[in-house]
Amino acid sequence: MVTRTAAQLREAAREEYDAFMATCPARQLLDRISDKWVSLVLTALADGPRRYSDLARKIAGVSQKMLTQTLRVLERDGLVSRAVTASVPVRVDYALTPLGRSLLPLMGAIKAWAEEHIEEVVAARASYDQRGDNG
Amino acid sequence: MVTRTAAQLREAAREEYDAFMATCPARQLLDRISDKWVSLVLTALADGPRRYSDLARKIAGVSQKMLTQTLRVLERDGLVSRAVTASVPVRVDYALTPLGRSLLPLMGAIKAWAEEHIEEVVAARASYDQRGDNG
DNA sequence: CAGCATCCGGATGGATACTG
DNA sequence: CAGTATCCATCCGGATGCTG
Repeated sequence: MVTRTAAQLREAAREEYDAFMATCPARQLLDRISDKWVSLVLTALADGPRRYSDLARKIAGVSQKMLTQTLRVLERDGLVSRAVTASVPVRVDYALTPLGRSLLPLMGAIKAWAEEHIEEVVAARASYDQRGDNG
Repeated sequence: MVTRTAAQLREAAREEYDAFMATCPARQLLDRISDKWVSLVLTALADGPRRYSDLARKIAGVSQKMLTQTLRVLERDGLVSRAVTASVPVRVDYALTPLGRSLLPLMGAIKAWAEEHIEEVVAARASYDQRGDNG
């Protein structure tokens, strides 16, 4: 039997863990909705379909690379639908699917907890930082 | 009046947006709980206090740098408490605060949505990938 | 209009070595 | 035991230029 260092054991554990992560539903969901742009795209689509350029304008500050990438991922996951109209110039509309729409209440719950408790968090941070300042 | 390029306009918008993000409660919460290790630490502490080394063992795969960093952030946000016992060797216990505990139902809701809908998502991905394969 | 391909700088996070 | 400090590879995401 081989002797393994703590580092090797941890590495093995992390590989196992990564494999687990890759199939953990909650983990996948968190990875999705926590993406910087995902929540904004979802929100932007909450009240109806929008064209690509609409989204780019509404979500000011997003690069077109990230907007496209975000929309692709959401489309792949079945949360957003993509409809191409072959006119000149091309027109592409994005909309929430029922699955994507079912996510909105959860986003609402997150927003609700955040708004309800943010002051406690801010206070905790201030307290923590002040303790640190003193020594 | 200056003429600004689209890139400059987007940059300005992103700065504004970043400032907004920094104070957006929901955004802050998402950033917190979506952290790779945060949900694991929270879960590990759900059924009672644990020592540092307990956590390191229970959350196999975490480096001690990330474990410490995660605990510090959670402590700063008032979600986790840290109790040092000045014995030899030193003993440090971590526990959920009431605030941290109040987060558990939300984590549960996330888990619930994920488990309820993951099959739809997986199916959507398979469908999307197959369409891509063909052309 | 709605993208894709490429390049590149900064942040993220793991490994390692050291400390009270 | 419970960390801190440092180094470094990797990845993420923005800018830019080009296309159907």
